[in-house]
Amino acid sequence: MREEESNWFARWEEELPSPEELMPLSQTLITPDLAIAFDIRNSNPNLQQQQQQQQHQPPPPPPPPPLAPSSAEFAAENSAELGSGAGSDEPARTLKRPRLVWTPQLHKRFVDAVAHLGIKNAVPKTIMQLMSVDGLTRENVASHLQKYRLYLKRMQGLSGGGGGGGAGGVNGSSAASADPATDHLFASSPVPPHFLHPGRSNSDHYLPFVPVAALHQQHMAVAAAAVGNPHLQNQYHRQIGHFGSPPNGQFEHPFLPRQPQQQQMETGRFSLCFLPGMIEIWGCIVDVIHGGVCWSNKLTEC
DNA sequence: AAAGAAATAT
DNA sequence: AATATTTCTT
Repeated sequence: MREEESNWFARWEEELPSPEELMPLSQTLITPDLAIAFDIRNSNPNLQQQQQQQQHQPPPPPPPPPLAPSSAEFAAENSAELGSGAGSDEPARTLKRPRLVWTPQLHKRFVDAVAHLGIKNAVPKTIMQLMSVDGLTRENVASHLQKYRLYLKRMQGLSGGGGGGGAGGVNGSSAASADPATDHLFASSPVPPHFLHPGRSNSDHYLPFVPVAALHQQHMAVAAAAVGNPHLQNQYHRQIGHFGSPPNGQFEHPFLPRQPQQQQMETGRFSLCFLPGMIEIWGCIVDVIHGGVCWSNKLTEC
């Protein structure tokens, strides 16, 4: 008797759905859009969705135009027609990602990453890792890379003049654009010269570069801002690490002369050392201050 | 598994 | 039009 009863209970209990099983079900009641609109957060470790959707949020925090590209960073269409589990617990499987929109900002990150990696290592996976944009998939990058290569190919044939599209604006003046449609995006970021002329330079690592002097005056502030800026943190938190202002008020220079993996850059007048992981924030800084035109061959313009 | 090119789909 | 996905090859 007693045994039978305990058995019954044990079975009954076993057959209860686990909390994990229940979650997705209950969450279908709250669509992603609703969750965003009302800022509903479940204990969901999934970041990409949150980040992508932040732009839809009503909070009108003064959007500092140059520093907070994040709102424009991810313009993604919400295909809210997911009748299936709209739960966000395991969206990797269940939820269909919104299609990625390659904003000029994002594309620039892409170009920077490719430039940093060098042609050899610039494969989808590594590019994706270096970009470190939450929610960005290898497929996203692969697809984009495929297109970008076609673009570069076209550019090679048609112009020896290198620069590609203008940094400040879309420059369709030259005959370089054989495919205006696709070129629009790609022209929004300057193409590093050695992309177009693979044979002429043996530099595997091509880093955006500005004089150290400029660094002191402006970059510090930007870096500090980046640390305090939630948007930037969103974008760059993985790389930023701890950029702080030391007690003496001066920026702590990234150039720690001891790491084995550091890279050293040199121009006629300046040299800098980069540690792994610093490249991102560096790229960010360059982006912000110089709008991406500050490639090494344009050093004088800095 | 990952990359890449081409074709195709949404 | 712009991305994603699929397919096939490497």
